[in-house]
Amino acid sequence: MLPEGRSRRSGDGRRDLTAIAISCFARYGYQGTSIDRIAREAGVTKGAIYHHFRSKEDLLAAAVMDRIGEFETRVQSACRAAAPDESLRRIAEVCAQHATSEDRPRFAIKLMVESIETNDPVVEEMRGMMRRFRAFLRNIIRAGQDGALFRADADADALAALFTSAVIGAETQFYLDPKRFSLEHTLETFVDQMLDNLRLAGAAQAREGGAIRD
Amino acid sequence: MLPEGRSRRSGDGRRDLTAIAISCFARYGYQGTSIDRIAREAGVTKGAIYHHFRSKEDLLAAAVMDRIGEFETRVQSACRAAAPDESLRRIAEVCAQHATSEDRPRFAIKLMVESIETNDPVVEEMRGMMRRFRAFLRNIIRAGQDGALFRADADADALAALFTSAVIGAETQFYLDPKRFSLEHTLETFVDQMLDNLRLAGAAQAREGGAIRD
Amino acid sequence: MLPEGRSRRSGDGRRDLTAIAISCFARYGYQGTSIDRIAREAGVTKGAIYHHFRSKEDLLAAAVMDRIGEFETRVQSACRAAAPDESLRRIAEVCAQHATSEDRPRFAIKLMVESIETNDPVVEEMRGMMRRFRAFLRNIIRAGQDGALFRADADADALAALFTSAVIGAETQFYLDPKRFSLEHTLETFVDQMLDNLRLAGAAQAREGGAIRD
Amino acid sequence: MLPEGRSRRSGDGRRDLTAIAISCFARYGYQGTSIDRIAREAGVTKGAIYHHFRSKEDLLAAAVMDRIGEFETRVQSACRAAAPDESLRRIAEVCAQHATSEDRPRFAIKLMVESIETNDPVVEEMRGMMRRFRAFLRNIIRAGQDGALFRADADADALAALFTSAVIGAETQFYLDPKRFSLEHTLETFVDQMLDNLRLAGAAQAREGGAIRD
DNA sequence: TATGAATGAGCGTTCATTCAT
DNA sequence: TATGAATGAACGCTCATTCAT
Repeated sequence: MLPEGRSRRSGDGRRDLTAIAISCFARYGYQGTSIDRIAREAGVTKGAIYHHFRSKEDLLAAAVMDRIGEFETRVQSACRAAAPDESLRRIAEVCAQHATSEDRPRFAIKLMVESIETNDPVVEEMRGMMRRFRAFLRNIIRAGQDGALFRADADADALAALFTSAVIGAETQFYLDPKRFSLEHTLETFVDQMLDNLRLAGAAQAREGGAIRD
Repeated sequence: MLPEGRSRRSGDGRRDLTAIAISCFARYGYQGTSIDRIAREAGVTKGAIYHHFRSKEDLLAAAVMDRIGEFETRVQSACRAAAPDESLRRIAEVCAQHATSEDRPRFAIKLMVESIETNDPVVEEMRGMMRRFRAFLRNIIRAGQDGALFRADADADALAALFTSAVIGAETQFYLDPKRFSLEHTLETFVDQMLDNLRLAGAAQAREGGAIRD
Repeated sequence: MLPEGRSRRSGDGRRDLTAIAISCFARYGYQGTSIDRIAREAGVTKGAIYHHFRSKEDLLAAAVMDRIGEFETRVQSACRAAAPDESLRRIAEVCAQHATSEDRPRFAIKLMVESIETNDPVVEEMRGMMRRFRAFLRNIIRAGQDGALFRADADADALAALFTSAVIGAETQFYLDPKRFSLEHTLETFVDQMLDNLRLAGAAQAREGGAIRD
Repeated sequence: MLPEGRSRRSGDGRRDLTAIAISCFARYGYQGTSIDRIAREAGVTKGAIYHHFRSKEDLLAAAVMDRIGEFETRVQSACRAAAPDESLRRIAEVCAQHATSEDRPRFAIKLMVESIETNDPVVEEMRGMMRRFRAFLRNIIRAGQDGALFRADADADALAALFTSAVIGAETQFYLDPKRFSLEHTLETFVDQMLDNLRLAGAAQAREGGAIRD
């Protein structure tokens, strides 16, 4: 009779369940989320979940894929047609928004940390995403070097790893202590610092007022 | 008869159990570690654990206090009698060593992330440690500013938050993908970058031009 | 295939489990009955019990409600259309039967005594039942007084409390020492004595003066 | 140094522990009382208890013996040199006092009911006490019959059983619902009723001041 | 006479999963 | 497509008991 009794139902059971699972995993972690809880929040029975997913891990995998895809799409579209320095700035902004948005936060951090030291296929997925993210950043930096915007002697790999570190570490601190930790300000500070160091002498000298460096 | 039948036993049951619990929590997280597993690794029965600790949470609290104390001691003693810039460099080194040492790693990261969004007293403990760490870093930076070593217009609070972010984020990536992520190099890159930006023009030149340093 | 594999199964899992729980609680008390035992006697696993009841206390509550309802129904229907003196006699008989029947006995006594000094909602339920039972008896006595069958100066409240005491105390002794304690004879003696004292002089003399009775 | 650090210590460890055990068993029942609790309330360790008693059951036996002895002494001394009717009245008073006194109540009722259907030697003890109590009452009634104070055709055995029932049932209700059940009044009502029925016609009239009653 | 560490069995409960309908 | 009954293993925890000191 009533096609919509509960909340968050779209008619595509699998998709709805994935969304609710993401929300639960983000809040309680993978181990802290029971199939029962997901079923309850979705307004269905446990059996329905096992109709759509072979196991809890399978549901997790679907959730992780969904989020990774969405994150990568957002990052890429944020950089479209932007100069390298502007791209770095925008990526930091996207990460900050992503972390403070209503229903997404914590998912990646929680899952990434929780799956450390396990061998699930889902860990491989997350490792892959991190590698792709670092490679993406590195390519931006290299593009800046190729375009004579950034110093040619900078270690693009190390800077990409560092950028990623700043994002992850700032997110983590923000989740732990949101009242005392400013995620945006921290990432802004980071990008400023990195660009200061990356930009060619002319720009750098302008700011530092000095001559010789490198 | 045999004072040492199993592994890792020192005669102080409570202390041994705390050490083993830390090791388990670091590997599998709090929820992922069963009391049974700790008991098995310690070579005792579950009952023995409950003889020393009132609950699993109590054991966790003991483990957290132990590690926090040890970490803070190491950081402080690494900075003793060092100049501000050298202090920052040494703290990064301590963090890298701490993260790659045999039986300690992952504990703080795992627990910090896992306890996000809960209200256990242990979370408060971790929040406190993070705040103290940031305050410690900020004071070092301010000391550098007061001693005319660092630029006076730098935002010490933001830089302290950023330093902490870099450490946490680099640790996290290292744990997830140790073969492809160089923790030491990332943190070294970070400290170089930060000191470059912090140091006054004259000092920076002095250092990189060679000679005087230390 | 086989609709009836084990013992005492009706197809209504919840109802069956309640019946078996009553039987166990009656024999071993609440604390003395493990969920495992109930499951074993029901021929299911513990999990099945937790599918139907949220907790052991919930199962107890269901059991208590079931018995209270059944007892009150029996008492009321035994009194239907009977004169007050006859009602008292019949209630005593119902209590005696109730106490000596195959699968019911001891449940109320065990639970009542065991739950003394606790504050569970189930205790409130039992207190309520006792109060209702005493009120029911008191109303019967008052009806006898109103109908000039019983002495008007008798304390109906005290006699109702006393009647209840005799039933409970006789049941208790019977359960402890069934070979040496005659439940029926004790309650019969009690009702005789009470009616002797309650009945108006004329009626009493008729009985004791000999003749008619029997 | 300090021979008396805690509460309730007399120097006789076994006796102290018995007293505390009685208090615990009375409050929580046998199954509901852990050795740990008794030890804690006594201010000693569990080992100390096992030094004095071979097992929990052994401790229970000691507690039961202690209470039975004390109760029987009180009942007997209450009847010393009293006429049969007065004896019955005093026994009811002793029972009421016993049940409402500070540290004794509930013990007998709790244990008696809890041990129903078990075969512990302690049950035999309680059965024995109940039998002796009924025999004691029966002998008092017979003495009244022999002294022409009570009707010769009364069933002394049944009346003794009934007296005991009233006491146990009134105690039970009182413990369950002390605010709404008057133990003293109920037992007084009972003794009045029983003596009214027992006393010879002449005596009864003598007591109530004559013939006319109602 | 007492302690305190430790055991081992058991308890109430949770949970991922299966399956007949 | 979904339900709901049921399983079985594991979990955090309790407790009577033992034993070296």
